[in-house]
Amino acid sequence: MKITPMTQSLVLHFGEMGSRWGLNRTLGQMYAVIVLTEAPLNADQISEALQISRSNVSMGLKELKSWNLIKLNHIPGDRKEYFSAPSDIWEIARTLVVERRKRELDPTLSTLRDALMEQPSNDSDEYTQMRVKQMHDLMEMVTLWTNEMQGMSSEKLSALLKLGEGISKILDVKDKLLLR
Amino acid sequence: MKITPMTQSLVLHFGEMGSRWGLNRTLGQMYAVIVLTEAPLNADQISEALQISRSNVSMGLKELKSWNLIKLNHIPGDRKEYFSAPSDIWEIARTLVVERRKRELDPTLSTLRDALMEQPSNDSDEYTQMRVKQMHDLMEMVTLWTNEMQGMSSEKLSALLKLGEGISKILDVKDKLLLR
DNA sequence: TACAATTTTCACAAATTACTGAAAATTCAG
DNA sequence: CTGAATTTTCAGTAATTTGTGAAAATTGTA
Repeated sequence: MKITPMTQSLVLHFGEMGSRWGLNRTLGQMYAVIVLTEAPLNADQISEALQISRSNVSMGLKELKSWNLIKLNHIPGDRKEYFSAPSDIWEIARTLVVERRKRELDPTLSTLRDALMEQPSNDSDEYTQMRVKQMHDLMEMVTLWTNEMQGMSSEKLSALLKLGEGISKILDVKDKLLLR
Repeated sequence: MKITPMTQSLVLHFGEMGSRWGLNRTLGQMYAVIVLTEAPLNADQISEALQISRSNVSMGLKELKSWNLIKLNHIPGDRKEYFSAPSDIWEIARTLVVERRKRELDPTLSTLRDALMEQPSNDSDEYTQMRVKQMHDLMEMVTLWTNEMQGMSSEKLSALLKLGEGISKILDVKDKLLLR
């Protein structure tokens, strides 16, 4: 599959960013080309567009599946599998946040809980547990938020994010509001 | 410096997670031991606690500084530099969010802007630009939010996060509220 | 059911990233 | 200013991660 210079440069950029986003270069490039192309793509097209081996594409797709980032399509009369990204960008964002939380927070939350169950052996451990408790509580709140986010419609999520500085004002008067 | 088994296991865990957090193993371990220890630590203590070379600690500290994650302390009569983490866990979280945004979003935002300035060469580019616009707008909103967050007190931030499911209710009536 | 098309797996190779010790640079007390 | 203490740099090496081709497994149709 040929790729326009515009897509090409975006793909390269997302490749660079891929590693910072918890994916890796190839995964970033693959997802970029899938998101930026209107028609669903099959593995050979991706392989050709990015100049990477077919097997690498297969492994990449496997991982993108595990992130719930791609949809599987079929074209009548064609045995190949075609992949596309959700058309709603908010859905992608929501998925990304939730999946990152699973990978970045959940394991730690469980480790922190374990540490809180332990008996502190001295003052030093006592301080450590205090900090662990702080981290734990914070991460738990973030988890609640991302769960909340998961259930929100794109419209609502967009409205929330658009609030911008409004959020401060709202917080100031939230008590009145919720006591209605 | 000796390290209790409790700290030890937490340090190991944060090492594992380090790479998922955009740091790396050593950086994760280093920050864990700094955060979990009450007294500020010097480079030799960190080196000994984690069993890594002095030069590795030096490079790690340099990076933690670039993340604004550590505070520099001095002990009277001692020429060594001592490092500690902010005592307020919310401050750490705020810094982490802002610094990650700098690294993960800002460069992309600028690339997306560039792509939007280009003249689409065909229908395919037109679709691509449409998606780029969606991503751009979303990321810009996130940026506004993190800026907002940066200026919020820990108390306010904590209150916001505690809202949890309340946020949905608030959104439903925000218009009334903001028209006060 | 047979077999060609397609996808997946995996051992090895290539590329990237992280770590070390030695040397250079910096800092500061006297 | 001197020099010992301390920190930083950096070239080389070690460890980890990523990518490939060939072979195995799976799929779907005739």
